[in-house]
Amino acid sequence: MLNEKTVSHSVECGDCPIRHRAVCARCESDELERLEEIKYYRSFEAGQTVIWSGDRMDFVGSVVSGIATLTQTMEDGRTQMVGLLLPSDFVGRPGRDGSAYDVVATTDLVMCCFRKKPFEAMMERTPHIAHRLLEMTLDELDAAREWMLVLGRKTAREKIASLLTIIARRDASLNLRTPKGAMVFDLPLTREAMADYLGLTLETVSRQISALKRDGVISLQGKRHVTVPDFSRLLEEAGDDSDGGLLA
Amino acid sequence: MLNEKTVSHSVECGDCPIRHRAVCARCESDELERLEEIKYYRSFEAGQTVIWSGDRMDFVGSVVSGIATLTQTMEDGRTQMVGLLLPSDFVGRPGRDGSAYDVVATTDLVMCCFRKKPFEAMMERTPHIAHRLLEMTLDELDAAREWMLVLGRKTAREKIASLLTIIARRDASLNLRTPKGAMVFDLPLTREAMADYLGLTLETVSRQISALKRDGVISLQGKRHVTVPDFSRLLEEAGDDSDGGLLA
DNA sequence: CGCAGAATTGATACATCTCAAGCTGGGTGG
DNA sequence: CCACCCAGCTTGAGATGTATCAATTCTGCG
Repeated sequence: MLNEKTVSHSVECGDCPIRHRAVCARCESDELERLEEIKYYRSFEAGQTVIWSGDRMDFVGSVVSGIATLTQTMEDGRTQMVGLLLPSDFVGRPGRDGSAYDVVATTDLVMCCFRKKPFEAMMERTPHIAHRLLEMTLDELDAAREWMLVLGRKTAREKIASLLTIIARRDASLNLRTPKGAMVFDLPLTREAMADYLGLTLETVSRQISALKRDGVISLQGKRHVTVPDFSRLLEEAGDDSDGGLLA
Repeated sequence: MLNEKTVSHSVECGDCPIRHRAVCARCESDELERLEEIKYYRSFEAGQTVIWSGDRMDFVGSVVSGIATLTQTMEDGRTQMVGLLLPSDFVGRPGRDGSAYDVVATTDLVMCCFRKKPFEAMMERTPHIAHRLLEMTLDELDAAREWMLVLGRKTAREKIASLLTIIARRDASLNLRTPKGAMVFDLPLTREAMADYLGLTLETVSRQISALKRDGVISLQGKRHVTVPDFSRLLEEAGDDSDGGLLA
């Protein structure tokens, strides 16, 4: 891992940007102190692989900033993204040695890591952590099932629209902007990564984005910067029933 | 719910067929005693809906015997199965009021239920339960991600073969037969249910099953009883890399 | 026996993939 | 400063896999 750096100067958990959403969200201050003792930061540059599928994984951790992807690959090269990791998301599975997926940094990435053994030991003694991890895992399971509907039953156009609503929502929730009127955000993924997420080819992704643009559902400034003039229109295109869900 | 019955005569947890695999697997005998106090059984006939998506759900529980499905439906009727619930699998989400999915019994079904409130309270006091539930949820998340690869990237033939390997494996693990030589099992799903699982139409499912039969990968006795003469051949057809995985 | 639900099979339509050719924009070296 | 280069992206034309629509054929059961 050529460009990985281990950041030495620790950030105080109290000042951590993901303090209230990560696996440590429920911890009391004394629990945080013990976590501080075993935590360390790692940084990755855009494009770097964090872990290869099948590799031994001796740590778990949280995404602090940046975006990473979880992907599976078949022998012949077909790949499917199975998770999109955003700030506060948890990486790794307590109680398992190897990684089941490739984890790749798609932007510059900072992670807050814990060696697996001490973390597992701490989980045993700290219900707040185990409880929060269960809650987060259940949320991920719901997201995965939502994605199964997208993969199994939606058209290419609906798939693209679905992905855009997800990114738009997440961006809105991070930046605390209410999604009334126009929404503006950047695509953190290449066309190819979108294709891997959606079970499409990159050409189809490109064509459907062009079509949504032509139909006035979105507009683009450059290749990555998106404006959505009418969010409910985008939701319709995604085939999502309820117009709401923004507060979920 | 016309034909639902609440079975009054309780079964002792010690004699329960899913004792060692369900959410209660790790419980000590005193913990089991407290669970006995709040548990009750419910039975459903094949075809009955256990819960509708969006309905208030005041219980959680485990499948004791039979098979149920978790499905999502779009406004226009497209449906995608997002989970297949087998004996010992857990239904419901602590900390959430409504069900996110339709739960349907595809065979006669017996569930061991707990009212949600008492169960949640018990989870707080009983790390063995919370811990086991986390473990089971992580397993389900892995299964969901595996399924995302099937839905997103596999061909119709590979999808059918993948489903058959899953059912064959599960059947082998329940019946403790080693899968050397021929494997024989029943399909617990209609062609339509398989189609909903795989993101296909029932016609395509039927055609691909016929094709696998024609090519000697499987043979059928009746519509539902399957013989697999060479399991590794089936794995090849599924596009799965490793030939193993039976012990997972 | 004959019906009804489940499954198979056929013919055709269509969405997406595949292969192939350009385009665009930002960075680099002469 | 310009020319080039390259990854990322767009667009086109044709091939292909799966869906759709429509008949039959099974199978179990009253």
